[in-house]
Amino acid sequence: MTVLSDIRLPASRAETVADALLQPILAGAWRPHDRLPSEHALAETHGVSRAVVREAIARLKSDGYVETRQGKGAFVAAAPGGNAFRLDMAADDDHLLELRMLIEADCAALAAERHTERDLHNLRAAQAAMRDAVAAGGLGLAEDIRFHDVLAEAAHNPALRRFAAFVGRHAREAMQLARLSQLREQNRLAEIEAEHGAIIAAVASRDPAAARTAVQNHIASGLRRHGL
Amino acid sequence: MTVLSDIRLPASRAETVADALLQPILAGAWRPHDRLPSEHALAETHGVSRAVVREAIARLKSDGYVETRQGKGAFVAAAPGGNAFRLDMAADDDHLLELRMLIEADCAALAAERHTERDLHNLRAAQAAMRDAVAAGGLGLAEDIRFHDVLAEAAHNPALRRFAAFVGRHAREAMQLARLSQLREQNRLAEIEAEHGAIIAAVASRDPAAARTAVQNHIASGLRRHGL
DNA sequence: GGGCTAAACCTGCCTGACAAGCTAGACAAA
DNA sequence: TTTGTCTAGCTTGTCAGGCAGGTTTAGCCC
Repeated sequence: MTVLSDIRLPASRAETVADALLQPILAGAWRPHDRLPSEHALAETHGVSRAVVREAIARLKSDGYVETRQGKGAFVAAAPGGNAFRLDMAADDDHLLELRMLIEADCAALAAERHTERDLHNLRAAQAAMRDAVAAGGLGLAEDIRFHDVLAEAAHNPALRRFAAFVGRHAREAMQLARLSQLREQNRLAEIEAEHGAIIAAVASRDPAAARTAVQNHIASGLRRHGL
Repeated sequence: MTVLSDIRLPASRAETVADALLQPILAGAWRPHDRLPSEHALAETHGVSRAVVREAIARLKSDGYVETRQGKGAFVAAAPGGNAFRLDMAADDDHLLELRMLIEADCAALAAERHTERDLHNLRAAQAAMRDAVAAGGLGLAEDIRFHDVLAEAAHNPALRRFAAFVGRHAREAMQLARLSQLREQNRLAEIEAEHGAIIAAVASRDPAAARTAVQNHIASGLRRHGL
């Protein structure tokens, strides 16, 4: 299942062309408002059909790297890449994990200020669910993800919550969650639960600084658990 | 120039189809690993050609919402939207601006801990450039953007810096920068410079908490200046 | 020179076709 | 009946050619 998704599929021709077009934009060789070669010319130089070129340009367009105007051509956007933020390219693991720690700390600090009774209830329920999952012999991975999402929800900022989920997913991938199976033997799942409890306590006491610290401690411990 | 980019272009058919396909995915009506209708069927139901459907699916693919496999079909991705983070959809302005404040505060706090002499020099140079631009009768908009980017650079986390620039651009759009022209009359550009100076001082004294506060004060003042 | 027109580009979109991967059912063999 | 093979029919990936509509440009006429 997950193994299959790790296999690097051979990039389609459209992706190949898209990357080839993206490179000079990122490198600055093609500057904003510069005109790209015509679809016909690109098809010829890359040895593909126009349909493939159009698909490649469609991808760059949706990411905000290029803009097209009928009859005029395709142009490098004024603010290249302004539509979408990606972490898959040139994202150092250390920096990614630090970004996650910052975001989650922000979530916790806001949650400490704004949480409702319902938020607290959800946090405790999420922690209980993880405890049950571990007791049942599982790793509680889904429940851990759920806990962090509930924490982000308590910050009452949907944009922040969405980004926390986005960064969290990438961070977990970077940490190679397969190694989580080691955790059980080392009996460290209790540690995680204690740290989650500390976060809940800080949030419940409406102490932003303490909540921030509790999250930093939790994620730093997580990195240590994974030997990072 | 900038006015033109404000005009809402009529969405292309490919975009229309892409949005139509995205909706049930975001709403959860189509769950991960569900199979989408075939390109032929989608073309028929939406009254477009297969090429348009392919362009729409290409966009969803690059954002990580769907995955396709030759001979099998197109499927909702295991983690929909995992490739790209977007702010243009369903992003409340208030939440967006708060997100920006959090990120920039994180940048300042890290900068306070990690900045080099060169970073400090760059910060002061950026502030001086803005002062010069204002003295020359301009608004110093580009210089302001540059100042905030230099601050993010001083945090020494490229992923964080890229995201700060991403959020900053969207936040500035949300603030309707056209209104910046009012600033000059109100002689509030001096305020901005003073606030930038406070940030530099906090960073230079290696005080993360003070740097965080200075940024929060700066951005909150900016919102006030824009009547938000 | 100034204004108009037509030709030559460009992107947006369509049609029809073939190649390659995959699936299910028919069908023959044990 | 069970097993193995094969084929027909689906899917996506790619190609070629064409038309419609917008834009530029060069040439022509006044």
